[in-house]
Amino acid sequence: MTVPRRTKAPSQADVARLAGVSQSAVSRVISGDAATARIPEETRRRVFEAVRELGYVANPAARAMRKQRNNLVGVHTFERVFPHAREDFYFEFLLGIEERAEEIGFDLVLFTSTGAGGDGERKIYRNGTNRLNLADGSILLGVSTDRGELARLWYEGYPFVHIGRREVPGAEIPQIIPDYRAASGQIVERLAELGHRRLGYVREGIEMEPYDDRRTGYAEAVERLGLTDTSPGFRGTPNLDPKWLDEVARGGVTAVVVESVRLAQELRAGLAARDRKVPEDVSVAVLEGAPADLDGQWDSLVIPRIEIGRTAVDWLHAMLDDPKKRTESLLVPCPLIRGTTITALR
Amino acid sequence: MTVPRRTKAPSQADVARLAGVSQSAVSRVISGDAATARIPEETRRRVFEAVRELGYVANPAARAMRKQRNNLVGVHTFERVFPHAREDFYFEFLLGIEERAEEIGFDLVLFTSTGAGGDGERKIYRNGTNRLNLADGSILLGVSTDRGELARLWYEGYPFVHIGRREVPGAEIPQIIPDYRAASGQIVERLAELGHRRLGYVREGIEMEPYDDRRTGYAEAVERLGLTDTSPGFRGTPNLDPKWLDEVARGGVTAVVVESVRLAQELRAGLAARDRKVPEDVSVAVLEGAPADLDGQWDSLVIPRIEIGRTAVDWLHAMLDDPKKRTESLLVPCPLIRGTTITALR
DNA sequence: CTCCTTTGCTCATACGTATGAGCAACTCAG
DNA sequence: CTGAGTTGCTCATACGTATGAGCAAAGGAG
Repeated sequence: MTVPRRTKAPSQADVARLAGVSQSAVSRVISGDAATARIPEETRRRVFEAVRELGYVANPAARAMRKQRNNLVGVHTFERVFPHAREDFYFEFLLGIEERAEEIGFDLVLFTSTGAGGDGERKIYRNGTNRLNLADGSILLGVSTDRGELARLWYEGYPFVHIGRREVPGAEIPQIIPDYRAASGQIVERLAELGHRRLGYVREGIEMEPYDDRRTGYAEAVERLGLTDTSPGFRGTPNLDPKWLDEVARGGVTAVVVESVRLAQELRAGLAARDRKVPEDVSVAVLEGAPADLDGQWDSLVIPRIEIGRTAVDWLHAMLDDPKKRTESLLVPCPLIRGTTITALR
Repeated sequence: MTVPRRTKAPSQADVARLAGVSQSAVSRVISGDAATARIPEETRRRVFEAVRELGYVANPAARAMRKQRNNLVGVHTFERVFPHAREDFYFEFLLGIEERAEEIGFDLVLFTSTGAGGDGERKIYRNGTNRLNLADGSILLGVSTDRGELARLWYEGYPFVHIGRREVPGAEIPQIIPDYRAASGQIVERLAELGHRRLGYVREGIEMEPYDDRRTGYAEAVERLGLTDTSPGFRGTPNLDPKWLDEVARGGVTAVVVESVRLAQELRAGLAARDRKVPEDVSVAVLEGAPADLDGQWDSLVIPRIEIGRTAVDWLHAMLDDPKKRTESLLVPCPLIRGTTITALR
């Protein structure tokens, strides 16, 4: 009871044969060019009939070769996707990418190409070939992005966007970036509205591009609003300086902006040791996504990962039609979360 | 400081021109066919020189077209992947699929095709066309698999495997299935080794293919080892029958095999109400993945999801080269977990 | 100086799709 | 009943790569 089964995917030529027309007619019908090509309803029907019967679907390789469109969005991560999906890093980006791709009728290619070593680190270029070319354009993401490869990719003119900030000298990489600068500014504005005049800033020890944005946004807002920044940590030593904490406890600073939850917790502990409470004595805001904990919700910002994923798809989509866009980056607003760690100045 | 960017990637023809040879010579040098093709070292050097100078990379679309292979594995889920990835259903399968695909140099296409309704339910065939054809072959998974679509896909000869059991009349769907039958048999064997002679089986109310395998495995082993099955639930009423529980409590049954954790918990409660303890008075084994809880670890089996994902890729890979394999299914062994709910008969 | 073998390539073609150019048949105005 | 315009297609070709077939030149045997 084995049914005869085909062994090779049908081509337009097969469809054409069945429908009794030429291959080019089939192409025109399928690609919707029928109007310009003056194909009457009846012929179209026959062609679609044959398509259905044979289960024809366009060969992406051939289409990519001839056209410059596959309706495929590539996703390249510089590490494996799924082991990390659990942690929130890739997961929500992919969620947004999948959602939006589905909406605009694109499928997703997950590039899994590895480098030579089995260390899980991935490369775009493997023995000289760039597999991304199969997709119309790609979304790249990852913490360990290889800048050399990015530069080469950009130079070759391949359409792609990078999720997250990544500066590469000599190339203008299109990036989708959370607008930390604006968000930081807004937090300062809110503090100013609540009467705070003397602020502090606590920064992380490591240097990464996204922190620059936060610092710039903070500094600009402080300047613009005529406030005073009194933190040695801002331009000097990174972490929490005991002497400065003493000053905060004395009331020399009424609101502190910190770069991470970890630092915020340290700050709270340091103040508690000096008999000061958050937010009664000092308001605190956090410049990253800060989940609620036992002590309540930090006033903080949200990294809109899903939205970023969706935006990346749209941005890439726009780039495909307009090569001029291939050097433009995009900022995605970061919503603020109202928490319980900021109050009005007494 | 904008660098001049190429619009078009260089082809083998460009390389050939620069190296002063023909396109086919370039192809042979690059594809390593040079030995057979008798190209001397000097010419090869010139070609590679030109390749370097132009930054040539092979066009994967063209290569795929010529080779009739895209090196793409499709993944189609009948529901959205990512929202579900969190829950363990898809997640570990995908993990295995990605791992293995990476190892054998295949990329993944995630099909995002939706059906008509925006209800998140997905279809393979959209307005009559089969989008899967884009990939060389596909792995299908999902709880709400549409049997009609499976049958059609199979009939069309498209290479695919289904993860999990799914019987479709008239089609021999290649499936990757956890070997519940063998695992159930092994559990019975273990009980027999520990001295148990009178067993019971508690089954779920719903009927699904995977349960058939468990029941068969149990029944076969009981028969083979000359044991006695005394459960009304096995062929009669599904759940836990109070009268039968009384009999178990009386000692008429010393070991019980149940289909789910939920039933195992009910069983334990029912026995506790009759002053009997697990495993002191009655041994209990569970025929599904049963995480450890406060009361310890169930003797149970593991559904090797990662391994299944990996196997699915390999199986599909083999099918691509050998069409005869397109009707064969594969069993993946289920390891047993030693827990604290089985002991030797006193 | 023949004839044969080996070397070092080139030629031609196929893969499946998209598209500019063009052709035959028909319609309709004059 | 002629000429122009429209309709409904087909023809031919290009895209970039891989590969079987084949050809010219060089080298060697006799």
